[in-house]
Amino acid sequence: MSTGPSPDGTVVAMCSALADETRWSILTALGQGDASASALARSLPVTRQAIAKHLAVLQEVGLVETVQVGREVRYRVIGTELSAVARRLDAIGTEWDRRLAAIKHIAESI
Amino acid sequence: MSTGPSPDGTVVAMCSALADETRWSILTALGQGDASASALARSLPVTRQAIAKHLAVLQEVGLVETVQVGREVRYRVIGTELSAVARRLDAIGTEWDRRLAAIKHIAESI
DNA sequence: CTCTTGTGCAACCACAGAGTTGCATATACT
DNA sequence: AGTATATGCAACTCTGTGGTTGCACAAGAG
Repeated sequence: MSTGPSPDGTVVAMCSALADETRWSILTALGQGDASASALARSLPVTRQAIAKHLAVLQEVGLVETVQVGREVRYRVIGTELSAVARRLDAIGTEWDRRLAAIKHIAESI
Repeated sequence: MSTGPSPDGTVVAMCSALADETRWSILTALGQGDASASALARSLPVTRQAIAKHLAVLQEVGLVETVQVGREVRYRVIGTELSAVARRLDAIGTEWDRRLAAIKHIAESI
């Protein structure tokens, strides 16, 4: 039996990026369509600069990519990385439950 | 077309709990078998009190449960909640990529 | 009974980061 | 040209929290 999948820095960084309400607000807003930092600032209760910082960390973990449109920088949500991390987390959770089931099985066999 | 799945506080809390290296160390250690806070403190480079706090937040989001064994409190990893959140994240990521694919499709049709 | 070990609680410190204001710069629009 | 809007960078504040030490208490182990 393996010791199970182990998370690397990517998972922690991704979870860290997803551990903020404002960042989720930004992501869901971008889910409606690409938008610039300034545009997001108009529909969210925080400063454009704050949003810019959030977009930077989102881009860092690959949740977002930029598209130049004239003088403005549009941001676009990318699901690939999120799904990849999600599958790894699911695998970890499944592993834990398998272990737990094994323990319960042993307990019942006594 | 729906606006897509939206995260509630559970997802944020779970991600917040998973956004710490030390907490992952604890989780992987518990993946080897149940252990008390004191036992974990012996194999990790942090204080027992620090570990106790971490275990509290892990228990808060349902990643861990306690089992009384004599005078000591053993902690056990639970995968159910983690897998549940993981599936929701995967769904969100998939939705984003579907949207992106649709956009690309439109762009190519012009 | 005594000693040891496991927990719990509280105060305190230090750093990360979420958010702000302010300014400088560049690029559209009229 | 001149104005307005989008972006970038820097400094500053302030709260959250990871980590510590210290003490008090409970309950096995001898």
